[in-house]
Amino acid sequence: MSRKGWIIVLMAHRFDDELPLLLIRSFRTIVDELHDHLSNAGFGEMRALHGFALKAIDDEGVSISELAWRLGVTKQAAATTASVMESLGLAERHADPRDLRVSVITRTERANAVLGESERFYRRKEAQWRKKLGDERYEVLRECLQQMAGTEPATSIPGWLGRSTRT
Amino acid sequence: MSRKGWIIVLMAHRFDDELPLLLIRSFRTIVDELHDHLSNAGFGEMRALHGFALKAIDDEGVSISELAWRLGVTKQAAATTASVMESLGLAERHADPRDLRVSVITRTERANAVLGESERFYRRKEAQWRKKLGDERYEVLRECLQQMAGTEPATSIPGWLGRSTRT
DNA sequence: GAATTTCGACAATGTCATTGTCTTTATAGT
DNA sequence: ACTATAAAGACAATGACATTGTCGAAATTC
Repeated sequence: MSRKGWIIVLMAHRFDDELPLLLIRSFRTIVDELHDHLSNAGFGEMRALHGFALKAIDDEGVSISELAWRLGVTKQAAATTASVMESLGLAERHADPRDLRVSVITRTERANAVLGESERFYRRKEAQWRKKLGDERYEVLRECLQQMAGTEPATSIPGWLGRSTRT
Repeated sequence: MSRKGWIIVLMAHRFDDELPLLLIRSFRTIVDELHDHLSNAGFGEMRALHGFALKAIDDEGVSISELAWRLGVTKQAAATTASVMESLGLAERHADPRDLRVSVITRTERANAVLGESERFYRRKEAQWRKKLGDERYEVLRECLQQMAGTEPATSIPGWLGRSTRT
């Protein structure tokens, strides 16, 4: 327990009630729950980053450059992520006969299993929210978020927070 | 431009429309705007991390341990953050006469200026949202987020995403 | 066919976190 | 009071994820 636990209470509305904080804490809560779920389903080694990346790889596969573009990171970062996912058995690298420079990244069966498990989790979660918040309010939530979300890609966050130069 | 730009469009609803993505993208959009604003106001060296930390330092100052607890990170991480903020002229370290082990971290005038600028920005931003979304819908948004946010502290995100062991 | 662009790789670096170990100081139990 | 325990914070090593710069090979453009 905190040496001055009461301070938390006193400053709660200042510190914890601002919209950005609510957004990031909601995000974190959801993703934590998802990863607990995945862990129980036998995918304990999944990282949040891999989830982002997995969804950026479509059925026909993507090039490293395309992956980088979708994730909003550099090609080098995307290549590293692809390698890690490859070593985790989540992605595979193939040559592209039509362009010898590109290596096409595809999902493995295991990756599809992770995505399926995630989708199941989200469907169940959405049902819970609808029940808890009410259908109408849930729709309002989604619509408001869509308006606030802007057009930025779903950039991987660590590097964004850590980045020293802003664009 | 992307080699296969159309794929983005095709998968847009799959990839960009899930609630977690909406949350993180909204968060990112807001924080980006804030930092643009701070940059124009002469605080270009501010990092998102420092914003988290600044709000965790109250008027009387906090110890490293308390700071760590509030941010949801290790004491070592909090100490490093405090040092960085000290070198940026945002925080100061004082001895605590009542306990020689603790060093009390306080905000500087510069830090207060940053917080003031942030608050001005958020107030203006909130007014924009209320106007754009409607007062009632905005309130629904806040209430829903508060219910989804859970009780986790406002953990700094890079380490959370990068963490290999889940608790 | 030559100039340019694109793809992906390598190397070096930066930011933010973790764990483990250690010293110093404070507190609790007998 | 005296010992045992715990808490505060520092140091060192490591890990995850990103960046920039450079470079060679393959494709495209003129």
